[in-house]
Amino acid sequence: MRDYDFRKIEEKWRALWVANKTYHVEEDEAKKKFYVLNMFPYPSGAGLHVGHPLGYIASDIYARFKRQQGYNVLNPMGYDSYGLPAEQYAIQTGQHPEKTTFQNIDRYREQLDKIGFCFDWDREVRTCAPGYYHWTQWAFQKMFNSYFDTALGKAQPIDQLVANLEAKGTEGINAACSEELCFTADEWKAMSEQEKSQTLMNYRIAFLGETMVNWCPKLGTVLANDEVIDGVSERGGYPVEQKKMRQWCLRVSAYSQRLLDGLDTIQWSDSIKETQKNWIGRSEGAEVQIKVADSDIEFTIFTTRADTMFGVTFFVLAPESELVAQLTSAEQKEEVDKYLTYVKSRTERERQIDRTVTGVFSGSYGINPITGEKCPIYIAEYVLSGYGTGAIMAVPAHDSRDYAFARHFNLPIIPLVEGADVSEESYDAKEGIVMNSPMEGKPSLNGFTLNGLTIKEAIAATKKFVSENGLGRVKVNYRLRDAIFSRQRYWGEPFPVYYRHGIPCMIPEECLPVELPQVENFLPTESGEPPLGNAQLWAWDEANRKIVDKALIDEKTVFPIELFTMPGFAGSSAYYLRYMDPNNGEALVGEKASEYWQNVDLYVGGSEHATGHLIYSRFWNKFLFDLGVSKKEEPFQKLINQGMIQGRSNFVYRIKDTNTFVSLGLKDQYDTTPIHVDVNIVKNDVLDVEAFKAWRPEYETAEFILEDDKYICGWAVEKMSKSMFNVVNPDMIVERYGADTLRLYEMFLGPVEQSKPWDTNGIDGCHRFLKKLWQLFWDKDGNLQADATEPTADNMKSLHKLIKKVSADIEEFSYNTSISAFMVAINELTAQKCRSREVMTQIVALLAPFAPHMAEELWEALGQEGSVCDALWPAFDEKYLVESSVQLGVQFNGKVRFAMQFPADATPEQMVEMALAAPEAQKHLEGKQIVKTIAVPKRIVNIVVK
RNA sequence: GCCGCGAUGGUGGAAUCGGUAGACACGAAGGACUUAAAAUCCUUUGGCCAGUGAUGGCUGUGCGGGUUCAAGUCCCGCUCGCGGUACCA
Repeated sequence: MRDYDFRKIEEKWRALWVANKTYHVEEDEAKKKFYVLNMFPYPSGAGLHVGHPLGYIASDIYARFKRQQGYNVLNPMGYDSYGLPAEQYAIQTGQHPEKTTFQNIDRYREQLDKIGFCFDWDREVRTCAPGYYHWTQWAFQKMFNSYFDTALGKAQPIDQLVANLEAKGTEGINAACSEELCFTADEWKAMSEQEKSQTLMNYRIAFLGETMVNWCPKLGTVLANDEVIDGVSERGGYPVEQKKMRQWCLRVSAYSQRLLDGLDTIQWSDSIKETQKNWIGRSEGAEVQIKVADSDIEFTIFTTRADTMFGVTFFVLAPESELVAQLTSAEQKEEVDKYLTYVKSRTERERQIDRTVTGVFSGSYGINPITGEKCPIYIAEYVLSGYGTGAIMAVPAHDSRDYAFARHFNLPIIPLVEGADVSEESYDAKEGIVMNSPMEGKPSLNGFTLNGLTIKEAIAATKKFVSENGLGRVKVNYRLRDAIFSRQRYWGEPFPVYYRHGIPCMIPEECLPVELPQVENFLPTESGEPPLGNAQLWAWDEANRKIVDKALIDEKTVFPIELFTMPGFAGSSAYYLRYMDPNNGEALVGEKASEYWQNVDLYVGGSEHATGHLIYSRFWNKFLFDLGVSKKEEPFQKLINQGMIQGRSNFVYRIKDTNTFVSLGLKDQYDTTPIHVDVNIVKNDVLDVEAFKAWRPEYETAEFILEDDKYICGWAVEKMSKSMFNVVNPDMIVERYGADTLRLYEMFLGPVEQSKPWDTNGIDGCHRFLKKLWQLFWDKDGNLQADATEPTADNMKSLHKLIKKVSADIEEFSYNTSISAFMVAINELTAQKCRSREVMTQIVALLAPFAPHMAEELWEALGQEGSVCDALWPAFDEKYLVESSVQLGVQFNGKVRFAMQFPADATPEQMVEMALAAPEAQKHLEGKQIVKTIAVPKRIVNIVVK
């Protein structure tokens, strides 16, 4: 008997893998590539808990499986070490973020190393390393120097646009922009440097814009839309307010359509695709010009329901709209001002919670271009400035928000759909036949009518009419906003930008990276003064092309450098490209490496990044694709979202006002308070009473009311967190059971994509399985018991059943079922007393992705050359599974009554005949008539009787 | 509100094309070995009923209907839970 000494085995192979560079990977033209990637972690101070490695284990198994299939597998790892989480931790612990970040990285690495991953650590990237963020800055400069050509549908050099402006002004320009501009070449040439710079910002993909931002005073920075949840910050849950600020932005919106189209080309879950589709929010509609009565002013509204133009009874402007000032009449001014003050006083959160109808009449009237009718123009906060044109036509009969507004202000409601009852609520559905369009006897431009059409036909007809008659145009709107790209924080990539007389200029490419300067005080400020303002060495000497002391700023050759830093998503947007060629000093990624690795074949990470990282990354990659740097338009071909591992908390029940604790089964007899107890002193819900007394001083004198001499704890599934005392540390599991057991158990818990609670109790099963597997290989004297005996038919059947199952399951990330199949196979082979070296060798090859340490040890014991990582994946052969007979259930009237053997090749007719002849069948046939018989080979026989 | 996903024993979860529901594992109960513990092994384990027993019968996949020879699986209508999103016109 040789004991399964997992500590010795795992330590041995960890060292050998490092020494032999087993997981080092190079481009190899002779082999097909496969790129597996995990979302890299931000190293938090708490270290890893047992939930973090779940995705890494899943992808590691897949990577090893692909390698054994002969692929050249890239499976790198790194750290997302810039950004808010790292900085918040530093602030909380009062240490410099650089120090804590490096400590945390070391801790992560130590923990990761114990789990047996096949990462190629030579390719590690850290977003806070200058050699890495060099290329983040570089990409930013490329975006600054590009615009998005809407005719070509791709990014182009800004110089081309400038050339066009020099020659023809804005004529013939197809560029994504913040607002439509129109000027001539002469006007362009007449502009000052400042004005030109300002004008180009309207087109650049990375641009400085004066926009409404989510300002979080507590965090002291602005936040992107996806970093704000329910009106509070995602990090820390602090209030967020809307504020107009000058910020760097990325014109992500220019890529809306490509981001949408790309979703059809990648293998992601429906739910994530759906989330992204909603976030991009494409809506097809029309923009219509509205003339204001007794004025030259015109404004534009956006609608997706062009068919309802005959039902317009008022117009509404967003309070933030620039039109508000122009359209407010003298008589209404006081009331409008009062309303605007009220709107400004409300925070984003108040607006979300309190949806009571508010608004004010502007004093002006808009003219419905089709009916010629005058309708009042209101100002109301239910219309958003950021979407569409910030102005709408209101059709209360067919829009619930307009309906509520009309009821509140007593405005007319005109139904436009036959049979629609609008006395109580609006009819919003897009189904039905149009009427009242126009109403009998009412005028309509050129006799235009929609009556009798279905709504869908009416929408199309109106769009056509509107564009043909110059009333407006067909327009597609997207909800996707440009990303706000600057943060008033210290711990992030500095912008490679300086300001010459207020004009932003790029620090020359060959001077990159611009390194983050050291500062004493890195704390953010509520007023929004960036911490980089504290950096002394932070000015750009244009003549000498270097960073100098800011005391030298003279606005002639020495200028101030940008004080903002980049947001967390900057560094994580293109890191997968850097892994391909991590040490390249000349480029983000070399041509050869980029050509070879292409893009990520399998990406594993949490679904919480659906509207953040996964959108930004796709955008960033599309931009780099336009530049020719990235070779595939989509960065992540297949995406697997691992579920969250929740905690399983334990409770003890203290009788109120005492120090006596009562066991779960008896607690209802007392008035008790549940108290969280550390899950590490509870086994199978039984409390270790002595450990509990030692846990906290106040429990030292605790008394217990037991049942069956045991204290049974209650339990609940909660988030895994320190405060619930339900955190389980992977180091502890590795120490007690070994890394192979941890890997197996994490996968055995359930489907990778599903969230499930961690319960250490079940781990014994996986550990026992590994022990059994180990024992299969050794006799009682500790000698290998694999010899050259011919495998029996049973051996081969067990083996090939397993090969088939495991091969198929890994491909579908159904690891829990493959491990079950493994358990069955090992039990069978043990019962068969299998000795065959051939079978044993293949079993080890199959085991390798799951339990690599043990597999290596057995592979070596079997006398095999090299690492088991390169063991060929066993080929499945159907012939070993062919059965001469098969056992099937025989049904009467759809209910299974008994089981019997059938020849595997029996025809349905033969099966029915055999089933009817069986003695067990007789009692079911007695006095009954056969109505119908059904037989499906290898499935079922069913006899219907009456 | 809208969109998406889900609900199976005491627990985690299996079940390919609609074809013997509950694989595998945990826990529990009983037993073997042991001075004892740990470890290991064996038996039972969805519920109810009948039988000394082998066994047999009924029932059973959130609820209510339907399609089908046959439904955890398909269709219709609900309930609950999770995730996303929201005055997006």
